[in-house]
Amino acid sequence: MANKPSIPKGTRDFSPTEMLRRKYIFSTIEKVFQKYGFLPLETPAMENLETLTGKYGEEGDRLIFKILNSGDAWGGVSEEVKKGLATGEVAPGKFASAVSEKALRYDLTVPFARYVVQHQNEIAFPFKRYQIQPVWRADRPQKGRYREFYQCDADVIGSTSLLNEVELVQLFDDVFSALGLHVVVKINDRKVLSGIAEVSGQPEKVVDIVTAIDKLDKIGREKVEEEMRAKGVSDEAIKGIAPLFDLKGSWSEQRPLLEKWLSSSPMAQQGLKDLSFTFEAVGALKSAKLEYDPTLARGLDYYTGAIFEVKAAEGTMPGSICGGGRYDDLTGIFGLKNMSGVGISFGADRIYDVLLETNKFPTELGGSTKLLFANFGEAEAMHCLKLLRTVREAGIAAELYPDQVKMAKQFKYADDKGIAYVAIIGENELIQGIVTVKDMKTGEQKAVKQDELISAIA
RNA sequence: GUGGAUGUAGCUCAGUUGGUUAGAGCGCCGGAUUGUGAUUCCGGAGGUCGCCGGUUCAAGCCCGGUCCUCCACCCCA
Repeated sequence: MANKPSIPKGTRDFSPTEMLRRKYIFSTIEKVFQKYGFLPLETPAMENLETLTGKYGEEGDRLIFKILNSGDAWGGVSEEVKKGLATGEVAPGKFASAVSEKALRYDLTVPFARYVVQHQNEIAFPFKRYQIQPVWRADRPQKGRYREFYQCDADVIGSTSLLNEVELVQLFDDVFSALGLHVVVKINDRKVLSGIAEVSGQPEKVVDIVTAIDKLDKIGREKVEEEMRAKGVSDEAIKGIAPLFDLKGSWSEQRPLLEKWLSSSPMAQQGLKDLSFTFEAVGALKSAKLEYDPTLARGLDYYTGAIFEVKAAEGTMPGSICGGGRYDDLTGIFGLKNMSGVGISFGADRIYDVLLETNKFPTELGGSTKLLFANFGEAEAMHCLKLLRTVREAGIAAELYPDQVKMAKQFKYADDKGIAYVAIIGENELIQGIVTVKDMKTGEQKAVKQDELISAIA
């Protein structure tokens, strides 16, 4: 089986059953996005390489899929680079940019920022857009981690109002109510985290402190402190951060402690004020629980204000199923200053896994045939064709078995495809003007008049 | 990118210290039943043992390489 076809590492086929479920997730999210006033946007699968490089950090650059220039890519390489490659003076990474000027998109946020800058004069701000498209990463695949996967993003750009944060929390709640899943929405504010770094005496170490704290629930307090020490955070500063680990309870319980502890940092005070506003304004939620998580940090360093993460309250999925946050200067790298935005992203693949595990997918997902006409031969089939039309006009998904084969095979087809009813019109039924309808679930069979067919299977 | 495990039929897996013709269950196809699926009975097809090389009289089994999948790390959705 050496010639057995296959697909690239980390990519997947989606079977019809999987696609019906995926579309159910996507369309649920999309409907809610639209209900909140977000408009659809699509950008190309590939961007200019220079649009993407340098936006995701050093690690990120390595994970960008680059596209080889068409034509004679090698011919476009300068003699200098060719020589350098041979001697090892030119790194392979440098060579890549010599033969590649396009790359597959790595996320939806950077192409969105590019779009906003490029079309700034046509856009009405605040601009609310959603985008549901695949992205590609040259990462090593693992369970729940692929080289091609979908992101479902919604962002508001050009507004600093905290009402946006409030609405996004409500949007999370709406989506997971529609999907019937209980979740915990965790929230924090980067300003508070910066304040903690400030109070500890090493404000320049925010990023290192934050990424270490982010791992708290995974590796424990000791290892977090160890990592901070390894990154050059002083023992004194680590001591200064210590109160964070003892924080417990609800937001209203934690808030006074934080205010006291971080009283010397105006930035932290602002963050706490913002969080309070969000907690108050969000109001009652249906399926989600909003929780303050002082250790929620999120890796991406472009976040500047609120940060979100959603975890399933059911099932065994350990990681987050959604994320998001506010960024003050996403478009600055493309030359448009003072554009604050806040956005969220749904991890469709992980949501799929959770819904499957917890058995939350509706049993009947639109798209599957409800009624199959068995094929008894040319005359009967022609007759069925007419009935088929009226059934379909009534909005019922129906099909006629195209070949005249033995009944067992046709029934098996209906069974395999999960079709609820089979209409049998053989010689007898044709003469009498009736239809024998079989319920595939119960196995019951009854004869009805032709014009009663629709009500018989409704 | 680092470290580890795995790969045998469409799927899930057996396969003895290296020894003739590599097995099972499920699925698939045909028949029992020329107007009835899911249940029953009978029969059948399907494998270059991931790929390449090495050791050996002899390799699914031992050795090396390579690819895939999985796990941990890094990072992330």
